[in-house]
Amino acid sequence: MTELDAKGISVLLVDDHPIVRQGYRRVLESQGDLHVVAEADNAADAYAAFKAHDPDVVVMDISMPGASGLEAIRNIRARNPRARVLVFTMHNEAVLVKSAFNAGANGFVTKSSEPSAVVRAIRSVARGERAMSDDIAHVLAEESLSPTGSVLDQLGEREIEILRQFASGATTEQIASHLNLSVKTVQNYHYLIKTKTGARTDAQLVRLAATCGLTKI
Amino acid sequence: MTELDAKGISVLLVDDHPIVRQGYRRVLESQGDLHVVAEADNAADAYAAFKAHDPDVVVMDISMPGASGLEAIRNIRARNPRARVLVFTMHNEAVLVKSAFNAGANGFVTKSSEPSAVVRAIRSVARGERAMSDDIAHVLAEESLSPTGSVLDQLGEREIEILRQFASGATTEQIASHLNLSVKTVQNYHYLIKTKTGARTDAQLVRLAATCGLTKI
DNA sequence: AAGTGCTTCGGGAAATTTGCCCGAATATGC
DNA sequence: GCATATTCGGGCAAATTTCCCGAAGCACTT
Repeated sequence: MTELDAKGISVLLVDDHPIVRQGYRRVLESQGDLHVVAEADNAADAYAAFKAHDPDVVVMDISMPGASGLEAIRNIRARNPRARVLVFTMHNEAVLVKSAFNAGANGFVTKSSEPSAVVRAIRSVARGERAMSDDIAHVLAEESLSPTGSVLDQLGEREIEILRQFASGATTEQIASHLNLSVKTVQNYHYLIKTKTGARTDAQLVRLAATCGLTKI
Repeated sequence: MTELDAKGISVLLVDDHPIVRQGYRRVLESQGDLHVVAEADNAADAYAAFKAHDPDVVVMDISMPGASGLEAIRNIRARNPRARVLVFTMHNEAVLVKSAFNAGANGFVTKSSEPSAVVRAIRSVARGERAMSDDIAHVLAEESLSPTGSVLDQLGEREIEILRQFASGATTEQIASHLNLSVKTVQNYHYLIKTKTGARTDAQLVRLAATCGLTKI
């Protein structure tokens, strides 16, 4: 392994878009020390390719059709704890970032990042360090200022129930009727939930509820 | 222009992800006859770059933060009807494809396409032909066969675009700014969309947009 | 037993949005 | 040329949201 490191860093590329993979490959290969030893376009193939090639770093987009990229990360880290996984995606939601790190990711950079920053991140995780792009750091920093973990942890039981019903399409009157509350109280909860979660619009609230599994769409 | 064509095809790359742009650039440049003369990461810059470089083909992702890519297509085609625009995005919803062609796009390929297919599409639109990737053709074919009108069929293009942005979490002010409309107009559209679709709450609107594939959650 | 903190429940008032009317400019179709 | 659909916004009353506030019930601590 140390010999391999001396010769460079082997990379497994995982992304569901062929041309994006090809783009990565060219960018990374042009660095000299980075070698793409395999590619995959889904979570299952990613794990198979990892077992076959045992790369130093897995660079993967976790928003792929089919199985979850997070599951792939867990599998990879479970098989070889010395494996390094750098998540590379367009999403920048705090919950997703935390999920990725909890799943065992070593780094998280967004596709908005400069290629140089991505390359730097690959070298960082290869050295065993944690890496993340500036925008991700900002998102997490903001999040950390609210003393809670998951977005839902900061909500009380009543608030969660109201959020669930609201995100499922219920009107304020219906919720009030269901829970035997005054319309005014439901409105107040609605507002409270928005401020607590930081959602600016009802649409963001629905998306939040959906990503937290509170409601299915 | 014929001389230029003989020497190759000049391309303006528009995508909000730097590394993706760099990837395209390398893939296209490796073809020999394709030359990336400029890049842009948003709709406004795209139009400016088009005016400055007058490229043969504009390859653009229409899902960018800020102003609509569709608007950029309209502007570009309005300025120079001989311009060719190839939309290159990860979305594959029939409505979006139709909107793009109505806006003046000459081609539409998804990022799931093989790089070779993308290159072929660029050459096609450069020759003035219409181009689309196989998956897009299938989506449109399916659409034309299904007698059941989607809920979205009763909405105009503008309404769909506003619904998409709204369901994606944009505020009324942001949408108005993106599309250069007055806040009042966006509010009116919002109301119109609700009545046309029968949605009673914003949450139902978001769910509708999601089930129609207008937005991902 | 009193204090602290949290959740739950609502009132009040200003700001904003909704709901629904309208007219006008511009395609688009026949 | 005429009808029709789409796009764009003004106006205005009604409704809702926003943001403040207090209070009651509970659990947990010292």
